[in-house]
Amino acid sequence: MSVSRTATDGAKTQRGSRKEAEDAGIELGELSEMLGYPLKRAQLKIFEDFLRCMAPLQLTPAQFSVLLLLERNPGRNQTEIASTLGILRPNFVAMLDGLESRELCSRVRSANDRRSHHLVLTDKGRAALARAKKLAAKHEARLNELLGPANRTALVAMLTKVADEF
Amino acid sequence: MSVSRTATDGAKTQRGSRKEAEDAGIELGELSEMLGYPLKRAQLKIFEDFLRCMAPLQLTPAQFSVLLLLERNPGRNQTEIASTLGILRPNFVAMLDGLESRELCSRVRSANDRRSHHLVLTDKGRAALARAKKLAAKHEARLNELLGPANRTALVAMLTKVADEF
DNA sequence: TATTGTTATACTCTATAACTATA
DNA sequence: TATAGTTATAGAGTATAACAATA
Repeated sequence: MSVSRTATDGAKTQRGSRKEAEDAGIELGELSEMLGYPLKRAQLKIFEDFLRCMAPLQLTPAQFSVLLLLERNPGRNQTEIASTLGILRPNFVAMLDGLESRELCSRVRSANDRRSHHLVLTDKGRAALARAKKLAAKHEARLNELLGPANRTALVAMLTKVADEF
Repeated sequence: MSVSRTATDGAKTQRGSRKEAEDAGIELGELSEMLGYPLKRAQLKIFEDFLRCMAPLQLTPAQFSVLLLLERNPGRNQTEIASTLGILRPNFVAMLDGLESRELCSRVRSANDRRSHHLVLTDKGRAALARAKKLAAKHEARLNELLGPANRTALVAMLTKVADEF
């Protein structure tokens, strides 16, 4: 497996697909039958499209997921939010700095335990998240079109099973 | 979305899952219904397990996919192999250096066009690939156990569709 | 002594520009 | 001039160790 590529801006970069150019009929062979290869390619495509949809709000998938978690779980500390998302605490610091400097969330020193910060969405953060959800919904709707609602649900269920139980 | 973590060695690192520790019942909310989140988590799990299975051969998913492509498409040049896998040519150089220094493949200057290299597996590379395929088969077999063969096939088909058509 | 947030740091991936040698 | 391979480099993302403040 391999598969790479990013799309921060809207511009198309090169593409590893057999559509574009002169791959001149290279055979993928057993690669296409293994789960990992299409899984990675699909993940890149999805994130790419998510970024495009989210461009007006300038939110990455990771940032969006943090805002969602803060909305659903206000007042949690950094360790809790970071570990839930599989982000290491040291790496979460700069990420929060970014969100906080854009005034989308804020750190509030806990009264009980003055080591930890309660994390909360600001009003601006709540507003941005509301808009972001609508943009994300369009993204998901396009997937429903491509796969059909039942298949999309089944796909999410299988991926969740793999993520949780494999 | 977010989701991270790597597993180069066999050791367990921390985990973002709701199993391990004191996430103290944090709600994922709509995150679990979006495709991107479980997609990324599943991809990480799969690659992690692939690495574990491949540990005796010390092959990454990307390296394995290159060897597979060389076997199926001997004599292609770097540009062709790299672009098929979505690897940028500059980044493919070091990767090939690694495989070549382990004598798994070799670059052969083309007689027609002395700018390009025909890439071919060495005998050692063919042998390593044969072993690697067996280890990869175990990995895929475990997935078949988890999902059932029909579901696994459907999963691969849907991911391929997303990767190709979304 | 343990934990929270943090800094520093390093390593891998991915991306772009520009060089060289050929064509 | 264009292309193949390459170098240099920069930016994300991810990983670990260690420190200060607090418990």
